[in-house]
Amino acid sequence: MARILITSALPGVNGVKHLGNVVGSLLPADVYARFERARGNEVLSLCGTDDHGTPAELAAAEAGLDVADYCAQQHQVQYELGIAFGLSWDFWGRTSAWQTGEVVHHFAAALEAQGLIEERVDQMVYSLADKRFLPDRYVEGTCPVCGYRPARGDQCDNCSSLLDPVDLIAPYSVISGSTDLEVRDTRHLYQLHSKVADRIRAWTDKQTAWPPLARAIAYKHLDEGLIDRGITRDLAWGFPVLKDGLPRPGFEDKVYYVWFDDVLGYIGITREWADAEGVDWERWWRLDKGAADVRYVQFMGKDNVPFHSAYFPSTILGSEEPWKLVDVLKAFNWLNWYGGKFSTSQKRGVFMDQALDVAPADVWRWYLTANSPEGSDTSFTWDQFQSALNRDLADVFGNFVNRVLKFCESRFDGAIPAGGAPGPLEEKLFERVSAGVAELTEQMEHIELRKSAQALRALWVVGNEYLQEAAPWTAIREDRDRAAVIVRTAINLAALFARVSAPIIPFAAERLCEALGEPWPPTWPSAHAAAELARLEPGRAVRAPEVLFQKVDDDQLAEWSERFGGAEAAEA
RNA sequence: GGCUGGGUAGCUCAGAUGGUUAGAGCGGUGGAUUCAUAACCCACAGGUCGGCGGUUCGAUCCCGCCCCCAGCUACCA
Repeated sequence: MARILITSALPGVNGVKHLGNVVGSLLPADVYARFERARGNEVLSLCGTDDHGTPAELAAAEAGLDVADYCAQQHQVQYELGIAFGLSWDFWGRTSAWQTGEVVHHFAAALEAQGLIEERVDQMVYSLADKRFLPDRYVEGTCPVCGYRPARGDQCDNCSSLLDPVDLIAPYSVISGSTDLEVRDTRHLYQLHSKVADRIRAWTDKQTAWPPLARAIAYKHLDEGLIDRGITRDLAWGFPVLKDGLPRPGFEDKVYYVWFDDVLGYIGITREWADAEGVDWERWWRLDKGAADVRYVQFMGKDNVPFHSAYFPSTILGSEEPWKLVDVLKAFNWLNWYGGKFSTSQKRGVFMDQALDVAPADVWRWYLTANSPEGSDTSFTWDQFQSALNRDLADVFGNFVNRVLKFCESRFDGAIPAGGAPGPLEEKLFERVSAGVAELTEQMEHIELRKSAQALRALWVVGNEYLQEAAPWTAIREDRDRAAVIVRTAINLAALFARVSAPIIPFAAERLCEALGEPWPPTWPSAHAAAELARLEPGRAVRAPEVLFQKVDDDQLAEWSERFGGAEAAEA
């Protein structure tokens, strides 16, 4: 039995996530976790909120809440949405938990002991009205190059000039609008990634299991040179900066910044889980304490790759301690919304809570998996969404289940019929199903989401082809045993479909298992179809579940399209 | 500007370490069937594989230049 550690990029605590976040980390991590659990492997699947950072503080202020209260609230909101989406985490943690704090302090001390932490003095813009330093992007003003206003503190949107906030003419705070700004010296800790860069590259060279996208981005950053990054900020929300276990002199009003603690949250959340379960966490992370056989898979959008491919490993390697590093870094491109990006401010795209208003979680899970942006950015379209639901799920899968079980109910009193023996058609079916399951298993092992969905759908089609050719509705007129073989085989096929579909569409799979008297959660089938399709004993009572997938008509689709801003974009 | 990824059938995307007829799903057309959620199944539909030039016996896949789209550009995570 293999041991598999799975993490998906920790979603920012500020606000409900949109489908782009779901497709690029939360969902694929869950599909893979469910698959590996079904195969009998020991899986630890973790996620949680990334609580620190400027956006969290600003969102809290906007909501009129204390930042800790805000985070607690949003942590719960996101948890419930995740559960509603069928995300089967073993633990849902948060980076502001004390366990992550301990990990942060541990690594900060370890890095400092290795000479990889350095104090430097920066000049930053301070807003007297906001009583805080402002990140570059929270300062706007008139561009000194082209006169455009508002130009952001880091770059002018008009002429693309790279700027420094102190260069702006008539700068103001984006937070309050105040122009009462001044430049102040401020002392910060820098992590010296540049000193570890060679080791990161040597390690990266060995990561041939990463998808091309992850490797390309990783090398891009290595080639450009790893940057020494400031890991502290002049903020109150975060973990305090310590030295020998006490507040670090000169850093009393500063905290470690989110870049540093976010990825360390994976370890911290493991500790949260272990504390909650009363089990050991080190066997998942410490190579000297049992983690040597762990396979660690990370899921993330492409924007997150540098942090996971370079900066997090830099922290781990720099500590000179035997920590587990990532084995497979599965990165995703963007899911676009009618050619553009998802946008909160423009109310474009679909967010997790809205998505569940529109359609059951399984429908989204299927659509997003079958159209996963693995190779390139992918565009969401309502037409495709409709097709994924109406054709794939309802017509091909749902209808197969329904036609078989309805027939069984009307002709065999809803009991799996006995009698007869498999013939040539069944032999052909066994061959095709064996090949199909083998193909699906291989794609799932390689975490190829699109190809997995394709292989799964191909299996469903095999079911319909078999029925079409075997035609039990004809056979039953003259040869009841022959019809019994077909129906029995087809019901077994439905049960197999439930098992192999469960990672992607768990809710429907569970309903199907229940209708067939099969256990839940299911195990993953072998590629020996003859055996797998003879598991359900004759005489067992089965019933047709209620319609597994309700189709959507054009009018409804048009309404959603308008509501979510896809219509005008599509016609423009 | 620099860097990264991409530009393949009406749509969303695969693919080829260069080599006979470039693929899938949806949409479209025709046929078959009637157990079923007017569902399923079969067949067909032919796209200068962004543009120009080069290397090669041969390039859509290699090289160069150009055009277009997206992202990043280091205090957004």
